[in-house]
Amino acid sequence: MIQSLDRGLRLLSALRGGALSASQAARLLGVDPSTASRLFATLEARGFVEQDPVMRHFRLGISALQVGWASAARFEWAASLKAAMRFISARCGETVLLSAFDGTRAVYLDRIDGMHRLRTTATVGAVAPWHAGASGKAILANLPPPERRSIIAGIDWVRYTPRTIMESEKLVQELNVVRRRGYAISREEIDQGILGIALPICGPDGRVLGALGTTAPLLRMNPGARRRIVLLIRTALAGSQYGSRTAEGRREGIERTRRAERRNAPLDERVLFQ
Amino acid sequence: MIQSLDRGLRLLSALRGGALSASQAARLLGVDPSTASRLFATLEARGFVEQDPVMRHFRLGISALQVGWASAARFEWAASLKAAMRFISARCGETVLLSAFDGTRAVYLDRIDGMHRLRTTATVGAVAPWHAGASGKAILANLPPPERRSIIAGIDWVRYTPRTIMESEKLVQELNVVRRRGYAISREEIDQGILGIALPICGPDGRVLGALGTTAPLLRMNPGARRRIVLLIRTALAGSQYGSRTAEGRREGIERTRRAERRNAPLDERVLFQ
DNA sequence: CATGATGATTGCACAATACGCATCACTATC
DNA sequence: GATAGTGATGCGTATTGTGCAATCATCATG
Repeated sequence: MIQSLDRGLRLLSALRGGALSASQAARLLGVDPSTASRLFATLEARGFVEQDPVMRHFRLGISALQVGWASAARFEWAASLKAAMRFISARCGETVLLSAFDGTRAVYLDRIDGMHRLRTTATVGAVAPWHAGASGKAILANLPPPERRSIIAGIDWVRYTPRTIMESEKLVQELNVVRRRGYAISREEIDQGILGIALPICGPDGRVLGALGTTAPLLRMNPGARRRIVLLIRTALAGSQYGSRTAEGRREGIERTRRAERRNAPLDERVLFQ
Repeated sequence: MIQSLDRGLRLLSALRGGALSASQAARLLGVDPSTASRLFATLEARGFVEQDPVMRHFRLGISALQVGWASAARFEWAASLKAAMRFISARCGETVLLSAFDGTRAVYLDRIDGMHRLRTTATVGAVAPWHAGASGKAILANLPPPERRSIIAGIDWVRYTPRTIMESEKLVQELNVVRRRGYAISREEIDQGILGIALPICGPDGRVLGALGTTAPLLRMNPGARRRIVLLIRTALAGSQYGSRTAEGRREGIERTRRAERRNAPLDERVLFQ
């Protein structure tokens, strides 16, 4: 492991939390301010950070943005699901969350915040746990068995709440349920008082790409509301060709969505101009 | 400048073009393959790259994505302009382009591709030139004079086409026109056969945040079409509170947009479910 | 199936290089 | 106007990153 590169990368990650001065960075890394200054100079030369001319703070720069965009290109399919996210958001008003499977982890890629005063939040870019939360379970349940086993074997069993699943046997059982009924529910598995619902997103070849779901306060999520939301997500996914594993399933889903579209006029003009 | 960090950052930037193997990276940097391997190991340890387990190639990883997202947070206002972009796209079908001013450069932040068969493309993340193209001119024309002068003094006068502006006097004249009429036009200044139109995006304090515009084949952009598009962009901007520099101007613009909304029903259902 | 070639990775020795210390320049605060 | 805090630079040193060589793995070719 190369020390100076490692320090530079740690600085980049630290800058996610906001701008840093050279001395702050030095304290953070445990190095001399001069070293931090030099690290910043190199990062700046390559455009990864920019210095505020007046405050002399350093913040993330254009290159960071460009590299991030390029990195997101791998999840190009997610862009076409923005429509489905808006579809869901406009109809239930809850926070909509899109996560992607990158081969090892599940990452929150995008979200639309809910419209209710009491609403949940989530961090785009964060890594979703496998053993808690609807998104992780929805993805994991639909992975090929060998991949699933190897992921379960590597889980870091952090306890978030009293309801977090803590044993691999219980998780395997839960995943079977998730696979059978087609969606995952997390009742306070990560955060107290919050219920998440997620459906897997399937690519044209049937492989799981990620998960699409909602999070909402538990008290709004009675069984009827849950059923409505599952239907809503399923409809939205079907309309964007990512719902089903089979081609005819997708065709049928699209038709179903179009009919639904015609029946329910958009709830309000926010859908038109939002 | 720190050598190893610099090499790591160059690798990150190079990975924007796609995955690289260790030996490819070594050739690219002009170093020993072992050095490239070690650089990748460090980048991987911090999550900035991931190794394809079978191909052994390295590609950008989660941390790159996270840093990119954090970097984009600086342009939070841009998210609320996505609606205006869709508004424009749905009504004229041309490629819509959003660029942001970061204090030094103008960067293409987002785009919606046109719906016509013959359409223009643009790279999100690229830096827009100041002396050519509608976006750069729209921003530059509305910056405070001292800032504008210092930017013009630092322009790298690259010639893209025969119509590229190549002298600072001509640019200053053009910027005066842009400021007076409120929008910028680039007729084949960057690409042959392409005409760009852009309006400045103004923050609540009246400062220029970026530019919103379209690019389209010259042959579709007759004077009438141009006028329609300028009106369209102005309407969209007014509806999203970023059109005018004054508060009453914004209020009035929003009203105007609402009326326009009611008159013109959405062109087709793509607007509803897109 | 053997052989050769290409590429990824690891030990090791050496010197290039990045680090810390001291210094200077600058700003803000009292 | 004095002082404290911060950012940047020069310099000697030894830490550290580098290239070379060797090893292992993989794949194509005879």
